[in-house]
Amino acid sequence: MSEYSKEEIKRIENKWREEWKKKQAYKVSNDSPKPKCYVLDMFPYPSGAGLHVGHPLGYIASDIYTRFKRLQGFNVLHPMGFDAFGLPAEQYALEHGVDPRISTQQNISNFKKQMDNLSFGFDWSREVQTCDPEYYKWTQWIFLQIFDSWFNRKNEKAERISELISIFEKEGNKNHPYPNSKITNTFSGSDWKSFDEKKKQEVLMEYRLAYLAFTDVNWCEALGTVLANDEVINGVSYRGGFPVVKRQMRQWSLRITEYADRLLKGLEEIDFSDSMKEIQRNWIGKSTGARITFKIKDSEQTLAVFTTRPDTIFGVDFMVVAPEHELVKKITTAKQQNDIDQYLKYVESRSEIDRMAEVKKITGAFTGAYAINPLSGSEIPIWISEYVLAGYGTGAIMGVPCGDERDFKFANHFKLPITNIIGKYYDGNEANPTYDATLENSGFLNGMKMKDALEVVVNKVEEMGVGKRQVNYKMRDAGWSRQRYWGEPFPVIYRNDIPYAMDEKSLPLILPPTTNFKSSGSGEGPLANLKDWINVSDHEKRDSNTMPTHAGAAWYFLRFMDPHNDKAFADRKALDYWNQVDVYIGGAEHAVAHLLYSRLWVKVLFDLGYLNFDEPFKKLINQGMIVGESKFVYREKGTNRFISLGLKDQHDTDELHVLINLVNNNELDTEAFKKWKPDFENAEFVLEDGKYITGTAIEKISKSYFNVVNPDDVIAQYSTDTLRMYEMFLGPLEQSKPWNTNGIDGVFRFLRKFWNLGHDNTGKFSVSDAEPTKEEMKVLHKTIKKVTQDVTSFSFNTCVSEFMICANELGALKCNKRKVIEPLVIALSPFAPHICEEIWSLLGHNDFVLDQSFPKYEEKYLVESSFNYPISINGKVRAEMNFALDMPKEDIEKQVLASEIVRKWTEGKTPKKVIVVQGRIVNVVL
RNA sequence: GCGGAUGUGGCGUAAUUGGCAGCCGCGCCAGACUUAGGAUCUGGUGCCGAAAGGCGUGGGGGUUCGAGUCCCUUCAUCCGCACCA
Repeated sequence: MSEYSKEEIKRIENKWREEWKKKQAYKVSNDSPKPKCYVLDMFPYPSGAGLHVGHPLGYIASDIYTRFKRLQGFNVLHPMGFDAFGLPAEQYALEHGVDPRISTQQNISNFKKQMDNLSFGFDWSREVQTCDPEYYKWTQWIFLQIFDSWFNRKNEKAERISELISIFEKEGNKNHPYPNSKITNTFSGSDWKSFDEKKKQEVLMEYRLAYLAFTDVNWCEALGTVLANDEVINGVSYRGGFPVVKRQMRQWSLRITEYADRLLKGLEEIDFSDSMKEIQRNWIGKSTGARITFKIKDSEQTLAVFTTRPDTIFGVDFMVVAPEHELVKKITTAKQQNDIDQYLKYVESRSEIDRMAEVKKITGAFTGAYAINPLSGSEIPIWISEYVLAGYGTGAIMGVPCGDERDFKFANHFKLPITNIIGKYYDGNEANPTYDATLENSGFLNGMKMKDALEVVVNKVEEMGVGKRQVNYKMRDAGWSRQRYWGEPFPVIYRNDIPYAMDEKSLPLILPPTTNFKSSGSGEGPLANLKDWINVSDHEKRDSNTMPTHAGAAWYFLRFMDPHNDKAFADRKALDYWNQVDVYIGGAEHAVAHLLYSRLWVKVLFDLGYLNFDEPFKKLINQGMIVGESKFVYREKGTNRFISLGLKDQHDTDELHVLINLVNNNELDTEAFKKWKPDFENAEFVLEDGKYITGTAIEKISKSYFNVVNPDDVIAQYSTDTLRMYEMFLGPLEQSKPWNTNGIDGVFRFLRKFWNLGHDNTGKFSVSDAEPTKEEMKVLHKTIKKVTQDVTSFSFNTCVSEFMICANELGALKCNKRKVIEPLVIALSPFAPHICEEIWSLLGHNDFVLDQSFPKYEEKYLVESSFNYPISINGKVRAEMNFALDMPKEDIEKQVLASEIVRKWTEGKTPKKVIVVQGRIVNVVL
């Protein structure tokens, strides 16, 4: 006697969980004749807070997809690991005086327990942790490959430094100028040979894809570390919200800018959402234009600008250079010195935050110097202003006020004259960035369309030797050093202040255990505290910084293919077999950093011949965030009286978050509330209709909002199968949605209905071996068809609906036929594996349902011989007529015309048109 | 400001991609069984209307025999970037 009761569910779910584990049902082999499929989740950072109901959304989806592909006969790799290095663990360790190794391991085991509770089919034998020396050995190794590479622009790929050296020996750098366009000097082969070791290494450093240089970094004093651009949001740190300032430091960087074009091109062949691709394009920020050099009047100096609109060169009324520009010192006239000094002082006084907050504020100062327009010969005043960024282009612009809004505002503010080169397109009130105007006041360009002038001007300045075509990117090289303890040490040794790669055989360079990793505050990393470790010998030093968390995450998907290999980061055969990740599921917040760095590392490894693919992820799915419902109570100021929502406006109240578990249907459990915190022990309540009604807001799920719902609690109440299906039922996977359990009973009822299909009304398992009816077969095959389509297209919410329809229809038909139930159990098993496994075994099978083949639908059960079609007359449905499905179009038309209803509406006349679409819908036009 | 997306019952959502709008679920209403229920089962449920019928996919316009779906325009919300020359 078995009923689908809570106790029974618990027994069933535990039983199968253990069974799967015992038989290693999820273990995947690298050696299989089956076609491969690689389904990957973004591995989590194991925070101390554990999982909330939002986390599993993506994992459930990937697990369903994995089980589905497996049933379809694929060898599916579906691994899981932990992104375990990082700042939060380090800070927690600092605050609580524990070793991050220990707290991280505790968090990981907690995560794994919660994940097991959801019965994800991960092959745990492949687990990786980025903080494991066996793992980061290879992170360091790949870093060294990048360090030992340069980007050959001629071949558009990374090549070994040794190849660069032989080029230098032969011909110097005339064919391979410095990647940094600010360094323009060239050297010959014999120059190169005459360089001493230090000089050679310095030159090479300018080419390496991982390089050490003084760079402007985002320094966060409070965290004592450097942050990447994407870790700074509106001038404050993404974690903690501390102020961030620019500072020059000697840092490791990855020369990702060399790959900008390949990263852009790669987007065309991968299946990411439009918005995701757009975010990446935006971040890379490619713009094409020209670099034009202006002579400076009465000076040896020149001023180079970058412009996307060389066609507007006759409209240049002023030049603006960034306040930090090196030319400012050299060209400022004595008369203007005071103005400039004052302005520089003002700029310096402004923090990054001020500057961002007051973007629209117009400021600036005149240097007193003039530039000479190379085409018109006119003299143009040179200004400085903070709206021109030192880091982009050349740090200087040509101001064309009639065509550029910012330039227009600048000219207006300082009352600079404005030259109109676009005739009626410019109205004097607003700049117009058109490309359509015919040029005026533009010398030899007069009468030319701007579109055409663009090329003409570029050719002209190239011919004159004062400019050239140039492509600029917003993206900067990626800062790769962190002044942190809890990360991968750099596998280099400094001799004579030059970093040399460590010998591969001595990897990993183990992160030394210590509790002394408080930031020195000097800008050196915490490892600098460990003198014995840092100073290898009198003349050999290690790097005191560590790599960012992105490092370990940039290649973990490769390690999963062969996680225990100690000879290579992964065996070539495994890499070739598993190849690209077929489906990658994770949050959209990793759009820029993680996804770009992963794509970069794979491209470098591809170029160096370690891989045969150069994009890691074929398809990306961004699951939406599940946000929480926070509940509020309203405390009258200065009292212990709590006012119900409807009455709060009559009092002066404070809004307080209240633990979500204490609220049911917006009604507060006042007794439980009193017990929640000692402060509320003596709380009094002002009720409405005898109830205390709480307020509601949709907010991020967070401990501090008391709105965390632990999946373990939901499972305890409803079962794992229910939670899995309910999270899918909630709405489209990619959409963000608030968590509430309003509909979860419906999913639970469905599972019971499904269970009852195979059980009689005494609760005994009973299926019939009789042949199913036509109607039953139709329900079955309709469901299989829909489920196959929905899972393939990740429409899991409609898929769950389809199962519900199926259960309703079969329930109504009282269908308990083995030939119907068996395929349905297999089809449902990706969603609700436990209940399906149990029914499968009740059906008398000794093998796992997850090893079966997914049923194929047959169209023959779905087609009907005739159909009732609605007949519309002038757009209104007036009748229904029955036609055979294979009836020719002409016959349908004849029948329609002959029908009484149509005659009545046409008053006997022949209608203008009879429309038959897809052999289905009929519309009669009078 | 630029870019991306979204807008459908009381609520979450669906619509074979241009073909009877509202599937499925929640909620609600009615009934059955009941120890009288926060259990289960059955039926109903877009809005207006007694009904016939009419109106309905953020608003306005258009294309079409036919529009939630396509085009133009406008509003609202969310996300990303934000002085990038």
